Amino acid sequence: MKTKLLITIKKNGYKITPQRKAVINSIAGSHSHFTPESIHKRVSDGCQGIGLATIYRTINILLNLRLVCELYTGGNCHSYVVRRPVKHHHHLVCSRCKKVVDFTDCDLKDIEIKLSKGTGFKVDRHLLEFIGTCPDCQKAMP
Amino acid sequence: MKTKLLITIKKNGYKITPQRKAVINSIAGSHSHFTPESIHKRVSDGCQGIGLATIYRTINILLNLRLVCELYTGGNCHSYVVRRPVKHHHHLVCSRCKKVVDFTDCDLKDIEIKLSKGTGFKVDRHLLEFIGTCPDCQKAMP
DNA sequence: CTGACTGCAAATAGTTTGCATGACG
DNA sequence: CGTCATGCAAACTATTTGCAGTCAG
Repeated sequence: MKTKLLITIKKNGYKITPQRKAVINSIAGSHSHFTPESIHKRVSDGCQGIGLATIYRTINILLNLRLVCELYTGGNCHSYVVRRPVKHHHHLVCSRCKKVVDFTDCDLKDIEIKLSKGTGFKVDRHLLEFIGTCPDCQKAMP
Repeated sequence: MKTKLLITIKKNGYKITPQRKAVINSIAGSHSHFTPESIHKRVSDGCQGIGLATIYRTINILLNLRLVCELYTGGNCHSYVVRRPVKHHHHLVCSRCKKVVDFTDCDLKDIEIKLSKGTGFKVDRHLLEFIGTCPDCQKAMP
């Protein structure tokens, strides 16, 4: 099955290789975050290992095409999630299983305006993430 | 002059050493972010270099005592700012000069409640940062 | 005095890069 | 077939750790 990700990659002049397919298969459809390391492990389980460098290069392509976005609350940097086809959105992350839910109904315009007036800053963008526990993990908790 | 930071460190059983004084002097009073690297450079200019390892260790102490907090929008991770004595607050960061302004009037409770209801998540905390250009840099811009 | 702290260097972790080989289109 | 992509190893960068000597309290 051809995922949207593959199609977009191809459309942008990148070649479809088994390695890129493998990486994309391992992240598409998942709502969890991933890291270069975690992809490498998952992908290497299946077949006979693909190089870590290739995974880094693939992730970079996905980032440039804005097909994935970075998470900031994953502890160390460089956690990513597949970007759902939504323009502006934020993330709600489960701190236990790392499941990620997107949401769009953030209303920060008021705060932004207030801040601009108060500080004289020209506000360009913002970063908003919520961290919590998802329903499944709440049940599974001790 | 004894900064509040030094007093707190001492109160928590850590010794006051010239190195720790130097690190704290270089960050106290500044509203800009800093990195281990930037401290090292500033501190080494003055006297004859203190080890990078010591700076890392000092920053860790400050983090544990919650005297500084991490920034997420500083490009690479591991930018910090001195925590002003404010309980819950967020940051407005100038993307040009890295000046940081704190603000407290964020009203995310509504969003949090809406999210909880919509997703079943138990929301623990959130991460909010604004990125923009400060008044000085706006003037200095081309 | 004595435990805590420092500097150094080595160790570790994460990421990037150069280059020869291989394969997509 | 000509690029572009891959794998490997080496190069980097950032951070941590072990250890012997030093210093604050």
